[in-house]
Amino acid sequence: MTQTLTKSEATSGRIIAAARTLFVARNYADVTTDMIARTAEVTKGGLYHHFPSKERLYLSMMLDDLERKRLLFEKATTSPGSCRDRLSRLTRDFLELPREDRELTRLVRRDINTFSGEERDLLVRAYQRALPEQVETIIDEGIKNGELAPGDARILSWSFVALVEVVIGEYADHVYGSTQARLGHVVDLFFDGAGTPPTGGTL
Amino acid sequence: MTQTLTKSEATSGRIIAAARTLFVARNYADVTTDMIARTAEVTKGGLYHHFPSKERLYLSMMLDDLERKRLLFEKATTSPGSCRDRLSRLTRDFLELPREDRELTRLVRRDINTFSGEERDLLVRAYQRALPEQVETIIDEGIKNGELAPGDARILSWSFVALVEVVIGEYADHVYGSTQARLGHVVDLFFDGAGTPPTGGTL
DNA sequence: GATAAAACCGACCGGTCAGTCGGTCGGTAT
DNA sequence: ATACCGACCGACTGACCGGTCGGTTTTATC
Repeated sequence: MTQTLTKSEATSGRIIAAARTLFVARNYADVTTDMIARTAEVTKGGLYHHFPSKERLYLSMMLDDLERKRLLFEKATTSPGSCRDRLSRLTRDFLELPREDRELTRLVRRDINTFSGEERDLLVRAYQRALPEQVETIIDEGIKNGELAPGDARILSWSFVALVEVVIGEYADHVYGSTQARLGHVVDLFFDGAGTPPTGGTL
Repeated sequence: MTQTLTKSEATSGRIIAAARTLFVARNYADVTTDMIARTAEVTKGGLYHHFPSKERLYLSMMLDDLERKRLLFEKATTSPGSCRDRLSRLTRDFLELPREDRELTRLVRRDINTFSGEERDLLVRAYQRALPEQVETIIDEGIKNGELAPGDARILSWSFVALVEVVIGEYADHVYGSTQARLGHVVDLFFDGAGTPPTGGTL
């Protein structure tokens, strides 16, 4: 029966959940395996029964999360509508995620220097597949069909992602009351810019 | 004589320089005081003769750097010309900095969780004074004189800074050959957006 | 060249933390 | 009942690292 979790799966799940919460709140180095274990209500021995190392635990948590995000954003990418519509949908999907899920996306940039070699690559690739590449696909099509001005799709996708990250910051919370307002800021700024038209304004 | 450094100043300078290079390359926790000392060609005892703690060393380095940047960007902020001209000048000044100086600006965001209390506040305030507040001042005036559409100046300034950070990344290096191209991307995208005009394109 | 202060050294300490390991316990198949 | 197994425990270890301190060298000053 798929709805019944084994004891092992339940414990692993608690450990992953504890790791998520703690790693979002503090740097990788400042979160101890003891803290994670206590939060998950197991001992350190129990934690190491399920995960071979602190790095692998972090990686498992991030990789799982990024794969779920990739699947979510893929729906927006492959949905019908204009480039602007699809970018809006993807951004809305992201903004409507619980806070912890949104914050997790920033962790990759913050903690990337902690890893090296294969583990670093895994993390970077999973992140790129989850978010920037989805945006890039949409933008690429937007350029091809003339909805967007010609340019490097990758740089544009990173620019777009950077703008999204701005409106999920702390200060933004007290400026924008709704997801809709945040969404408007990002999409309008990206497509239309912040400037007023140079030739004959409305005033 | 101002051109002659005392031994003490020379050594402090070497330590600061070593710290800069190492902290840019690795997380705060992954850089040991021993590494810094060896790179600066002193011993740990020598390092602690000049700085009271690892945190204070990091703080000294960042605060010095951010104050120099503030003075640099202030020139652009108070220079004559349109909002667009002054933002261009500020961005150009930033992009023409040596790589290490540019990367340092990103460290504040990366390492901010390492600190708490007064030290954290010092760091955040110095960063904001150095870059986002300069941009905000320019944008605020741009909104007042109609060059920019109405909006929250602070969110707009953070958006602008976020776009600048995109074009100093690794991938951007191989897309853009020149500072001028990077500058164009940021300023054009911010003012005009990436979209094509909806009413009667040029084709 | 005597003297004092500043600069510098490096062995050492105390604490922390990732990871280990021998062992316990509850379930389950035989 | 017995044998077995995966889950879990928690005391322990070994390495590392920030910071200290008594002592030595260099520099500045008269």
